[in-house]
Amino acid sequence: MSGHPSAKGEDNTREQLLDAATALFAENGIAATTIAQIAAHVGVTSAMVHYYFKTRDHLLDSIVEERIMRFDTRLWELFTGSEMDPIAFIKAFVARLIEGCETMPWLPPLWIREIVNEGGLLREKIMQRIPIDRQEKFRDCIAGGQKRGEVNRDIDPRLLLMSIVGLALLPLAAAKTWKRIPSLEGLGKDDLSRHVTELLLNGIVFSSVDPVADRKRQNRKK
Amino acid sequence: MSGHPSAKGEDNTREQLLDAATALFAENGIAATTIAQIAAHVGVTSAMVHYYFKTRDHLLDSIVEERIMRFDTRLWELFTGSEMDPIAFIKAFVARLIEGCETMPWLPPLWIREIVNEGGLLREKIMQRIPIDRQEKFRDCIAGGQKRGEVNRDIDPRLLLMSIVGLALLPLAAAKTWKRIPSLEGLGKDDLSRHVTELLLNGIVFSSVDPVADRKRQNRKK
Amino acid sequence: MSGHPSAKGEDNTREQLLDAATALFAENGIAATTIAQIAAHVGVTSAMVHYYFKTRDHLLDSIVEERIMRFDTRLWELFTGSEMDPIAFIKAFVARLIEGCETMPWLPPLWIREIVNEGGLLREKIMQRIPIDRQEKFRDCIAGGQKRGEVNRDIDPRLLLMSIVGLALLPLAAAKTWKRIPSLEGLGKDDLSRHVTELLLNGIVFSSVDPVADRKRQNRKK
Amino acid sequence: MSGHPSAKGEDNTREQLLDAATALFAENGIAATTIAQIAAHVGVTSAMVHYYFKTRDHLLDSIVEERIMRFDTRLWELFTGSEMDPIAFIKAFVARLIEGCETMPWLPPLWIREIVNEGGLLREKIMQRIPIDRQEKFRDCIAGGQKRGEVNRDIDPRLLLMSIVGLALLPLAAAKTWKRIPSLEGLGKDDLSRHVTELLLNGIVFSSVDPVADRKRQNRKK
DNA sequence: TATGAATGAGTCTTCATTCAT
DNA sequence: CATGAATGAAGACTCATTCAT
Repeated sequence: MSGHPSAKGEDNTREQLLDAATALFAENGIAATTIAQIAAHVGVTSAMVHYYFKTRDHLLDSIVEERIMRFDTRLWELFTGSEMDPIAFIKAFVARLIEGCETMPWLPPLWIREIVNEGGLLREKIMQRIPIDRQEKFRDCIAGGQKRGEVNRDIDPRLLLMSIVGLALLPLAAAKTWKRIPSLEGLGKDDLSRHVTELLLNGIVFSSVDPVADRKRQNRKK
Repeated sequence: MSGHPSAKGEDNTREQLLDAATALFAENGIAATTIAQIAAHVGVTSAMVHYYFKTRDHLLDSIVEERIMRFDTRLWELFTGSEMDPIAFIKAFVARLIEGCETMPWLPPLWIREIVNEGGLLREKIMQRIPIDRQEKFRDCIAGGQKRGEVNRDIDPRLLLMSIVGLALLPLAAAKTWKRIPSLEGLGKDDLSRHVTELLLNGIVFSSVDPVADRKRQNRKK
Repeated sequence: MSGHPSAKGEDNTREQLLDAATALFAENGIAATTIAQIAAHVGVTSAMVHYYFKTRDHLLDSIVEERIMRFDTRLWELFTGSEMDPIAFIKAFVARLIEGCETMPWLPPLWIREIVNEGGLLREKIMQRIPIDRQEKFRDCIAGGQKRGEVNRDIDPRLLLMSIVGLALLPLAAAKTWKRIPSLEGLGKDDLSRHVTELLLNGIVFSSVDPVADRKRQNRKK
Repeated sequence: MSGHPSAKGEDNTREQLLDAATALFAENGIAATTIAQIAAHVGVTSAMVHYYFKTRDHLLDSIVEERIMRFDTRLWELFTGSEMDPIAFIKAFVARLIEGCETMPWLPPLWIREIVNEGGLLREKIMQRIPIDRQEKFRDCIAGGQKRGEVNRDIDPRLLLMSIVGLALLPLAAAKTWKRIPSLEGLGKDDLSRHVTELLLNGIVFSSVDPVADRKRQNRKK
């Protein structure tokens, strides 16, 4: 059993390196992380990183494929097409997104800094791997909801996805330092999830006297 | 007068270097930008950068003080204290934020990557310079609105500021590559401003049959 | 029998590695060839090369002994001593040299770059293995011919061997790239052999009116 | 005067590095010479080499252009075209070649190992810079001599240039180790020049009884 | 035999920084 | 002010070599 490197629970060096790289890239940024740091994190020499990944760029490729894209794929499994109910989808999407980030806390910083933000080092790699028409279908889904009177017509469907990412991921990307601020200490995944969903669906303006909003609120309480 | 480098109209090398540094840091990230690149952008040698800023870290300090903090100060001038009307403030804040980014397009990428995000190279420097109690006062302002029934009580006041930043700044931080996507080409500052304000205030759920919401909408059309 | 790795017809890994190493060293130079390249050429890992040769330097030793020196020994079998007929010996020597290189095309580049040329990586190893007095005997053989009036007295016996090597081996060492030049395409071993022998024996000056030269020429046509 | 780096006799660092590189490449081979060795030879750090030449490959380019090609150009100045007298040209060419190598002793090893020989690291760079038609014109010159009965018709004009290089340069490329052999100690440039010219023109076969050869010999004595 | 994993030493290259001019 | 020359420290990558299996 000890001689079986792929045995469940037994992490081989390659996998450990991938984990360390992902974590350090998320923590300090890709540009600021050296191969030697990654190696040291696992207790091997930097030559080992080259042994497994050949080059720094190949390491990035591996992270994209074996870590980030897996997350992305699982996240979008929910989305079945442009005919979906937009409100229901967004609720589920946000929930899954925030939940997923709990087991993969490296995702928010990586996604924000290295993919979304200008000059992100993974942007191109991710762009090439994301299904071209997904964004379009999502827009169509929202636009459909607007036509049917289910979705606020003053929302721009082209910007909504980015808004969701900004609302859900940015706080998580800031979380580590966040936690150092005393008054934010207690904040947890569920608080964030509730806040984001509420903001996305109903905004900050209070409207409880309104029967429609009341109905909405009741629905929301699952 | 010759000793007054910031004299109006006098575009001296130091100022140009600061501009170039800010722009390049925003574009490629601080860690990925070399002193030589900054110098080349202005047409001088990297020794000049040291002449004016002594060290790389001092250059960062100067950028924080003479660029970023100025932006931040002007942005928060609006905020007069925890007794303000939260809705009105947020509307004005978002407007000013997005407008300000038009003349200082380096702000969103810098803010997102180097300040908010984990491992940001300016985080500590900024933290030390931001008034400690500002965040608290903002939270109190929101909480006050909630008590008075003006603000949605399911919103978390501790998270709202980050939400605003995420909604307004993240799209701008992504803008340069954004623009390459054909269907997003026409998107302008005003589209973003409208979308963000609408989302923040009312969310995506459509509620036009409700007279309160109607009233709200009319108010919003300034 | 299993312990006899050089058994006839048994092309074992060790022999293949020696071949690959010799070929690659000839093609790219010893310094520019890695153990891994040699191993890959045979389809094994570089650890195998160490299994058979222990170290890079030992591999060089093996090549010298089992490849180069065998060639050298066979080449000089012709030379029976300083009393030989110099002209006849040189004719035979050149012929055998060029012929031998056809089955061992790695010899010219190796000999020129790694043995004769300054800084050659095999020079010392070869020097130690070549019979000390051979060069001297060859010189005596030539000097004898000069005394007897058979050999041009303006030739320097100390330099002649090097001249022969330069004439015969250098073109072969350059051959691979040589062949890319269109006008040299047809050039074969026999052309070279004829050219070199003719140049060595009679030089480029035409002297057909002279009866002695005529006699010489007729002799040459075998 | 001391502040004038291009003042006659005062070698600036760049020039010294070029000299050191050329010498070391000639002595040990390009592949076996490190940037640090070159720098150490001049008493600076290896970073300086990159300061002046940016990259190892650029350094090679500079050596080709500022050292080797200058030699080559001066060498071929003698050659005025295919109508030249071949015998006279070859005599002059050999003399100039061997003489030039006395002040530039790095040339023979470099030319033999890195240009002529298979896998030479400068081959491509030199090929691109040598006039395409030069070889052809030289061949025509020889062929013309053969037609006019001045040149031995059994010589192959396509191989002659390589023969000259082999005869003149190979001994020089081997010289440094050569000199360690006691019996070769006294050998000088003039011995080589005489030997090579004699061999090229008349070969090793003695033919003094022949009046034509006699006449030739007299001519040869300048 | 044969391999995969691992390493230490070394190479090229980059870059912030210094300093004399 | 401004530069060119110089450097030390560090980073990515290579490679011969070792060793347990």
